[in-house]
Amino acid sequence: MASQSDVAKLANVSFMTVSRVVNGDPRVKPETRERVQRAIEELNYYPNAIARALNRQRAMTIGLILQKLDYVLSEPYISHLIYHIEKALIPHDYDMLILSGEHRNGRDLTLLFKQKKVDGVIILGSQMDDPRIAALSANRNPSVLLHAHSDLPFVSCVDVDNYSIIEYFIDYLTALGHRRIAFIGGDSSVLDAYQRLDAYAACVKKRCLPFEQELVFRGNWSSGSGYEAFLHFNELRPRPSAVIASNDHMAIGFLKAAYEHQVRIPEDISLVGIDDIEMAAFTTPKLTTMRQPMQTIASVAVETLVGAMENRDKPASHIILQAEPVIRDSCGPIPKV
Amino acid sequence: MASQSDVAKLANVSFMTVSRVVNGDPRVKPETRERVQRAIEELNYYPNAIARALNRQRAMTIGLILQKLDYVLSEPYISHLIYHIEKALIPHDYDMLILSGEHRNGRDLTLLFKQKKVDGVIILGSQMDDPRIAALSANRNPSVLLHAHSDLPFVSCVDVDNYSIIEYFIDYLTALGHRRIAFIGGDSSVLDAYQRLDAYAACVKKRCLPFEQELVFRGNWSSGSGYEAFLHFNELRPRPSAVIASNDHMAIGFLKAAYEHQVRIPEDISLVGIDDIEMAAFTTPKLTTMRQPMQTIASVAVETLVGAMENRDKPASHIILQAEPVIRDSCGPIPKV
DNA sequence: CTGTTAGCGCATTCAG
DNA sequence: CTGAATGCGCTAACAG
Repeated sequence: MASQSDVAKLANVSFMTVSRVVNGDPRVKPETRERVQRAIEELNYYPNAIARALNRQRAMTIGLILQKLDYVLSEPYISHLIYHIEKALIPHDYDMLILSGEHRNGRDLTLLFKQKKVDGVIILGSQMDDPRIAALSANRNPSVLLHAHSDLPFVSCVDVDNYSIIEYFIDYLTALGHRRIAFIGGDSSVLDAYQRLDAYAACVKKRCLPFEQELVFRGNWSSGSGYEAFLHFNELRPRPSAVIASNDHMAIGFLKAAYEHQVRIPEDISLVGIDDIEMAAFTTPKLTTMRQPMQTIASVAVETLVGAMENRDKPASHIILQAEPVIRDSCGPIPKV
Repeated sequence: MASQSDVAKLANVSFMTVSRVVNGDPRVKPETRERVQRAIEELNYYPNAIARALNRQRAMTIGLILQKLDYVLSEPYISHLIYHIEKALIPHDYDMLILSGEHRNGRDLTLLFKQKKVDGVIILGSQMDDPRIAALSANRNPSVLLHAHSDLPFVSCVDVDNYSIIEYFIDYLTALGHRRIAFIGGDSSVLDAYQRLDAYAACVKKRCLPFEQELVFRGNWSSGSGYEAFLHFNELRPRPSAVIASNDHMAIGFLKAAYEHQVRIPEDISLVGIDDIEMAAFTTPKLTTMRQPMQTIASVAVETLVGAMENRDKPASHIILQAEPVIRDSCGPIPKV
């Protein structure tokens, strides 16, 4: 495998000149540059990323931490988000390591930095009050939380405005006449899930709608838990006339259960989801939901992280993006009893 | 950030001794070892993975190449497979870079090796006759193809026995009385899709079942294409009485379309999928399918790759695993007309 | 059992 | 404009 010295010999220059050519240093005589270029091509030379990383003290790699790899990866929303993250990293020339939060280095994320494996991390779906996040901040390791929040000084966050999402739907559903509005929460250890639930409670109270424990079902983001939510709500008397699911996946599970139990959506129960995953447009009825600005979330997260990696002392930024309602066919006026 | 020399100073030894302690070299006096250990902990020292990689000429990183990141990642089957791959890598202490086949280095995968970024790659869903694969073999870059096949000397493959899968279903369906058995193919540029189609054609001919162009719908693995497949088959006269979908995702799309068009499964049409994704147990009716030995596929792929990385001259191995039928409720006897 | 020397491939610094 | 020296942090090979 050819190194700079090999190229240098062939081109009759010092390896330093080769280095300059490779890095586009302008102060190389065009003639020399061309000679070097030819040697590079002839030897099929490519810079050794590891040697470069050692020298520059930058791995040019970021870590994408997923708490529960198996589970989280199968969320269509997450997988698309990852796609956009990877894409956004390319112009910055960073690579992306996928790490399961539970597995390797499950205890201490700062290890990744101490070992110099990554220059920064993006964390998806972190638990609330995860002590590992605090450790990252304490070490000033560039970190961005996605769909989560933290007040730590060196941990940035990118999230959607969960309060507005819920508020929008509460308004929308009350405008249709609904008052008994139920809620399916996500995995409650995750902040996003918590915020949505919190927003639900706040909005419901603010509008003096019935707020009861049994109107809240604690799911875990999976369609299976949406299915169970239906079973639970279907037993209530009076039954809720509308349901807000914390993500589309659960809404789809709910839809399925409703179908199996001959409960019509939206005639009997109105239903909304959050995310606008691809499948939301293909359910029966088509799902009314809230489109997350995935691509923006991904690019903002990457830009924020790159900024933090290039300037370690930059204080954390907290960016809240707005979601956009997508009204389809899963909501209707409150049924006349 | 502490280095070996820092530790060495504190422990009053040479950095070489520190290196030995870190690497568990037995020939260090226990007393000295302990002193070094304490210094390591006091300074919170961790070996620099990059320096180590440069020296050992091994990045301890593999690349997972996904042809179409956005699309492929959202396949539940794939995301679980990735989970298992990550898990299988941990005991070997390798990290995993996720790379989109289309993006970065889209043209030349050997670049990843020339740059020393990875020691090996696992390629998921490669196109058939992808020239990049040939280049990998020519350079003897350790590579494993998953759900694909190649006869190249230095490219190993791990796949399921597609022929047996199809044959099983053909037998199963003919035993139920079906003769007009239709087929929904996957993205035909992918070898797995091609093999399944090929197996379908071979089995159908062998059993003298009707084989017509219109009984084959070329999908692309997505549930949307399964939906379209239904639309297509539903127009045929006579309509096929059974359908084999090349994956569960398409089968689910088919199911949905059938429901919307008041065609009953399995009363009117029998349907089978392949993969046994989680959702297959939750559809209405529950989907009869073929369970892929995901975990085995992942671990075999990892072991194969690790073997190839540790012995570059090892010839490629071609491993074919068997899938296991999961009979649920989506098939029935041929309807009496 | 421990230390010295050398070098992995590159880029920064300073000379020419 | 180009080259020589130096070091990033670590380990392999050889000395002691």
